[in-house]
Amino acid sequence: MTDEPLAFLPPRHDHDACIADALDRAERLCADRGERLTELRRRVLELVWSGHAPQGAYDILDALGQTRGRVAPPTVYRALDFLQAQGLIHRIESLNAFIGCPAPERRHSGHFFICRRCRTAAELDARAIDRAIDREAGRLGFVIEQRTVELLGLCAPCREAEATAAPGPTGRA
Amino acid sequence: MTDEPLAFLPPRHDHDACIADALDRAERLCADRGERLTELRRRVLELVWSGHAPQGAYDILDALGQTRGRVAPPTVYRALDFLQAQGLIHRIESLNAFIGCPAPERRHSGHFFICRRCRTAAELDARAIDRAIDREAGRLGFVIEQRTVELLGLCAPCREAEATAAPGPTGRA
DNA sequence: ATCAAGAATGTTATTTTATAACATGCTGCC
DNA sequence: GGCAGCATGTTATAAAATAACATTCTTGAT
Ligand SMILES: [Zn+2]
Ligand SMILES: [Zn+2]
Ligand SMILES: [Zn+2]
Ligand SMILES: [Zn+2]
Repeated sequence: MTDEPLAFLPPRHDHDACIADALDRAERLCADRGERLTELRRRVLELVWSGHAPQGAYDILDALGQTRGRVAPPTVYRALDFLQAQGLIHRIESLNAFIGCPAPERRHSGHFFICRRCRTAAELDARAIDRAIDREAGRLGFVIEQRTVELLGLCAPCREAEATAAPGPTGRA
Repeated sequence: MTDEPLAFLPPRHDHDACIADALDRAERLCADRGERLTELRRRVLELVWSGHAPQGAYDILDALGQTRGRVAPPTVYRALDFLQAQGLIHRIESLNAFIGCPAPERRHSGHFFICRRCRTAAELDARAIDRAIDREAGRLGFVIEQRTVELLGLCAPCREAEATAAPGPTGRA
């Protein structure tokens, strides 16, 4: 198993390898499950993986439109629904957008750290967060069916970049 | 200070008291801050507090339309923006809806447990969850600016109700 | 090969959610 | 009273998602 790190990747990595790996694993995963990763679904998955930033449905729709002739929203949404059902992508609720899952083999809901500056999103597998949530749910007698944990802010490189650009606390206008 | 419990309330409680309390505190809080809780904003807050279920912007718009003549979306969205800026309401990203905050005096982002059956949402102040998230953020060097923690599922009463209605695992079709 | 059933995609229209841009009105200060 | 700033009204549009129905593709049975 490839075991992608589930964290922020260096900004200049071999992203073609990310895409190829994601598509390969999707193929295998769907084959194993007897699901059909059609040309369209595969292409939509590829577009979701075009970067490590969440992609809006209409971004994907536009990109699809480049290669295929005019595409209508349901085409994209149905593909996204399928990919989500298979755990190949996650929906980022606070952005109305979708991002590829680096670990689709095991069903889970991720914890997303999303940089508002470079728009990179990192999916973490932080058991401690889920445990803390589960403990509260237990106290309430609440049965969790769907988790949404999304943290927006600044990643380390972008924090430094902003610190450099903006005047520090000692700086005077 | 009233110290509302920040959890699921009994289904049949004195909700008029909830509303009155929320409005009173909002008045005081805005007065203290030199902000203007206008008639419109007050009314929108009241409508958000019409229950313990998150309300959509257009639900509120429709309700407003009952008393005042035709109201346009910006009217409602602007009021919601203000209330959110003052911490009087929270936005539930996964539902595109808004809910009153039971503890607006201290700025925070809540943890929401939302029942898909009765639509009741409970805001918890679970430090342990934030700590677990903070620890991961620290490891990443990520600076969190906005938190979204929303758990959808079944509250205890609704879980029992569904268990009764549906056939158990021993039941045969 | 033919057919039928179900799955996937195409197509058209509409709904739901949210914002842009500009006009008008209110409030407090001088 | 006039003005500055904030709040609201108004019109139009953008952005995100879905409903409903038509067509095509796949697969397996005959
Ligand atoms: Zn990559
Ligand atoms: Zn960044
Ligand atoms: Zn109440
Ligand atoms: Zn419930």
